[in-house]
Amino acid sequence: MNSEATPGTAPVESTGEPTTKSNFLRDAIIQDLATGKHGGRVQTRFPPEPNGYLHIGHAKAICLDFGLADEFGGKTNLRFDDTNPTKEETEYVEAIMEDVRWLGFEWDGLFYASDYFQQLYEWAIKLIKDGKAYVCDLTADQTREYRGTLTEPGKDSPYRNRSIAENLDLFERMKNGEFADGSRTLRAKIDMASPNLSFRDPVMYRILHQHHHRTGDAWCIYPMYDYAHGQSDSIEQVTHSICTLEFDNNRHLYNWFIEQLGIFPSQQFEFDRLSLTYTVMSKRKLLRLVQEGLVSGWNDPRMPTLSGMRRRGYTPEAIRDFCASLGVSKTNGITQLQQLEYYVRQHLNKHAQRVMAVLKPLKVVLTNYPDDLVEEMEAVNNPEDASAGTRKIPFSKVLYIEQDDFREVPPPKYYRLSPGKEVRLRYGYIIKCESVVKDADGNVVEVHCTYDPDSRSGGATSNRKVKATIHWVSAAHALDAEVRMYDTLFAKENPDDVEEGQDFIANLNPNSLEVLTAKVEPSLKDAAAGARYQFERMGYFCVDPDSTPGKLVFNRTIGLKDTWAKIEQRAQNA
RNA sequence: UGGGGAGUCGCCAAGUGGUAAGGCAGCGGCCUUUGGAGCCGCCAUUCGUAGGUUCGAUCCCUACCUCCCCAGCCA
Repeated sequence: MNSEATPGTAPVESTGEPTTKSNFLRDAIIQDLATGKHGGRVQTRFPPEPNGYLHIGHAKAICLDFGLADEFGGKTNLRFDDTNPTKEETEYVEAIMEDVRWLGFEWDGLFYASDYFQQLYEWAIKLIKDGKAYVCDLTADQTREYRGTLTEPGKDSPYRNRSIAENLDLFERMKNGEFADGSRTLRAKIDMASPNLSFRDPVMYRILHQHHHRTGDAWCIYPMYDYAHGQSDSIEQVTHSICTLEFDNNRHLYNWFIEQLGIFPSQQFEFDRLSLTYTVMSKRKLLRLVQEGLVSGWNDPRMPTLSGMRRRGYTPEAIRDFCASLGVSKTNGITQLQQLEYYVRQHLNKHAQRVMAVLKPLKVVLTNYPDDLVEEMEAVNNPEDASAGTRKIPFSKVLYIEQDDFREVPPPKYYRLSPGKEVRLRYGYIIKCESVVKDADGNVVEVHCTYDPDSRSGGATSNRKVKATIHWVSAAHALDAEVRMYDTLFAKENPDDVEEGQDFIANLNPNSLEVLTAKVEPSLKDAAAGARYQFERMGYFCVDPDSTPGKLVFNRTIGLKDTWAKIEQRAQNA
């Protein structure tokens, strides 16, 4: 039912906004194309580190990397930045590939920074021979001390002027595993007094006797990001290397290595990373939520991960449209969650099949309806899409309606059912509340109504207007379903806004998950995992992978806009 | 404090010398057998602040203020 992009096909069936609005990155590319730079070629890359799952912030980068290349007929590689074996795992590379494809993109080349370890090693030897790199025996602590501070220049390492021969010998022995982790590093010889800290003889290689997810035990020295990233771009002939703002400081080093090596001049551009209200985006924090069991996993529907959003029922189209609606600038901003939700609703409204489900059931007995009669009511599957057709829903004497749709004492502007009042049952009849049945505590447990036989939907005499239409299910035919109602994972717009001594965990929303047992219409009997529906008047829901033929499980993707809730809220605040 | 980046409506964001686009949110109204969707309208005399240049400045100049990034052998 849902038109998800298939791996191998090009994106993008957008629902609205253009894929790439004008922005400074796009302008830079147009400029380069105009001047004939790189022979009019555009090539980008998406370079995730496989140390966690992709999140909505990555989606923005992916849409930019792939979208921009696609717009100008270029290529985009997926390259795993796997230079730190202590944090990277195969599980993550697989999850990342799945998520990129789910989002609707297919890479041209699939690479790993580790593919370039040998080349990087040879280039390091060249830099040593050129007198531009040296083996340093300082410990990590000493290296920090020698680096100086933001305002004071650093001091040269006592090992800075070793002979080329000694450096060559030592570096080879580092590679051969003769030295312990942390005992030595290979450093670029640049300028310990540079105001740009990344120029103060940056570490190029560290010793790590660690098994690597791809190279196994072939290496015990691993290149640092700054020594690997630009060269990897260069090797792949990337023309426009797009990354986030915090790498601005690294751009000079990126260029320095490329210049020293005299290799293809890839160019780095920085844009603002996406931040969203009510969530955290750092992989470190997301990892912690997972490891401490505060969520059910990386794909918990409350997580801002692509796998979490997928499970929640968000669509790739909605995420892409959201990303396209975002600005690309150098401002550090925080986008409101409502903007993402708008695009989720927009896409689901067009594509989700309507269905009736009562989340918090209240029994209704139609006192003047024949005891054993069952009528088949015809319902429209999607008013936004005539081709979706219609279906039949059983109607009978005993029904369930939403508890919220009945008030014994109706507040002002309340149009739904209350004693003596009428409402229409969607695709059914107009009913009138005659009396209520209460339990020992005085709670209304049953509502007795009469129905108007002339008001059957679609009938010749069905045009009588009533203030409201509510949804319902036939008690005898309804199916039970577990429904997981999600709210934001954090209670504050900015989860990091905490008291002294606390951290973001303190802002976890205790009500981010509420589990209900709902009554749903029988057509949902064989609903397949992943299928998305609109429960009329309630919101969008999708079938969770936990769902089985015997026990339906739905996740609430997002509620519908609720004007009544707003009116009532306002009345209470007044 | 040194270096780098940024400050335009509640949020995101165009515009970059000629008198403030758009989206989200919000607020009115229309329509409606989803209080959904849709449609219409409203929503910055003002562009961090203070000076200056100019016939004219958000766009140029000067100073100041605020925020973000950099002192991992993380990326």
